[in-house]
Amino acid sequence: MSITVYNTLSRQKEAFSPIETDKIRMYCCGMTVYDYCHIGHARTCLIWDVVRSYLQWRGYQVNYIQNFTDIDDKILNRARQENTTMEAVSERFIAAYFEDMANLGVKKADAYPRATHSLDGIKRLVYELEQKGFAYPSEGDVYYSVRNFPDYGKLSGRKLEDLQVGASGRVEVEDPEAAKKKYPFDFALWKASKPGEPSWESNWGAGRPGWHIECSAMVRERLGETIDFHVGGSDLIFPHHENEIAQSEAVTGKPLANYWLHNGMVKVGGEKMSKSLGNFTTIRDLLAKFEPEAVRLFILQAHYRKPIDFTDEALQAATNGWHTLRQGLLFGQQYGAKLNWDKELNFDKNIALEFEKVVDEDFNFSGGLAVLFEVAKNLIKEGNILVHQGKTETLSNELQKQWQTLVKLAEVLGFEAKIDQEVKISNNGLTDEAIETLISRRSEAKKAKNFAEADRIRNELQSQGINLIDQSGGVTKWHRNS
RNA sequence: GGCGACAUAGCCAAGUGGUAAGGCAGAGGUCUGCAAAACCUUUACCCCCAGUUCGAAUCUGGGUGUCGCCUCCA
Repeated sequence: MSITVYNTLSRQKEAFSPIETDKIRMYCCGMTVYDYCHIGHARTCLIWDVVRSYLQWRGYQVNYIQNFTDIDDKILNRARQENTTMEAVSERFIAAYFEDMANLGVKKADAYPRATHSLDGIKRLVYELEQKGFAYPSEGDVYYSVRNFPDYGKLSGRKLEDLQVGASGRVEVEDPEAAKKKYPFDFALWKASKPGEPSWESNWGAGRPGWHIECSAMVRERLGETIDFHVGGSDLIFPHHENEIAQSEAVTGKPLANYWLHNGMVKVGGEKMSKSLGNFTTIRDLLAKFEPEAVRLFILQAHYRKPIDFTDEALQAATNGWHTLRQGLLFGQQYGAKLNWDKELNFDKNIALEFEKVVDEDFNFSGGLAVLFEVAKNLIKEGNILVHQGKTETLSNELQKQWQTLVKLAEVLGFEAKIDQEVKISNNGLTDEAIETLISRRSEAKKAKNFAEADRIRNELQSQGINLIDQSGGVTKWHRNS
């Protein structure tokens, strides 16, 4: 069994084959840190984190790198507005990023290189591009000459002629750099600094790197000339990733990445969520209203390449779904002791294989979740049978295997459930005898049609964490809410 | 204008040639004042029209609609 992935470069699903047998090099284009992260960032970070986790589950050792763009006009603008430095702004939002991701349950990448820490590599790349005839200096800037790179457009499926037709009348008018370029679609590798802006010394004078070059430099420095997965939001395909390919491959003559994977956009009200449209919700605002696991479930229930529409209704539905899954995950903690489970780890291979079979197909987490839900629902059912009838339908060790497999697979997807401590403590208040006494008192009240009293007793027990279940024949069962 | 993707139930969503997973919501039942849990049952002309095939949600062609990229974007 092997993993297949949809490669943006070939526009089809391909069997995945790593460069090294059991190691994977993976790079994700991160954020420009000039503001709080929004839900779109959440989707990107979450989905690729889960992909990394799945690859680890499949036995690969993954080196996962995600960058921060901390040199950029937007950061500079923000610094000016707030009368501070670019560095201060980016530090602040990098810290906020880590907070948000921790709250979302997104695990850390292996390293977070920043543009400001990668200047040597960047300058070296620009220099090499210049030496090889792919770059030219112009008034203190340095530009990449796209016409010298025959493969330009191979990722996004564009031809230079097409770009010209579509963009004519727009690029030339609005682009202040147009006069310095030999060709409209050449892009900046290095920009001469303006007065008061942060700058670094270079062969071409004081300046700062362009946006795309940092990723080429960081990938090369951290992961090598060719990597397995290069991932990011689909809005980065053009021009960002196209330009990365042009920069890196012109220098090395080797593919930058074997597989280019892109996640779909987050939409709100049918429209793309973006900074420029101003229709974004920050992760902070979202997590004030919904549980992180609900957000995770919502994101993982759609295939990563499809656009998703964030609505309160959808998040509410996901919250309910998460509660179902959580109940299944709590099964062992609630009933394991009662079922005399030992500590042995024992997986249900059939479930795990079914999960793998589905998810191996281009990271179909939605299909994988269906497998988990079926197991969770069965455990919930068995839990109820146990509470109400004192036995289970399935053999205890079978249930243990199912539960352990569920917990493990859920963990791969980033879900974990913990018993609420408060409920546990409140349970210690009443003895079984006291509860039985109250129940018989309630039964008498019921017989006397004194329903107000009956409900009062129900509520009193409820508040102590005791659930009553009225069954046929006037029998009332009860169990603790742990 | 160019490039690309998508269209499956009330909502969300998997499924890429063998007769429609799963989640949420709804209805009915086990059921008995209220309440809760669980289980069972139930809810799909797979956007339209042609074609290929024994067989199509799935492949091909043509429509229609929605969205993304082409400017900073995750």
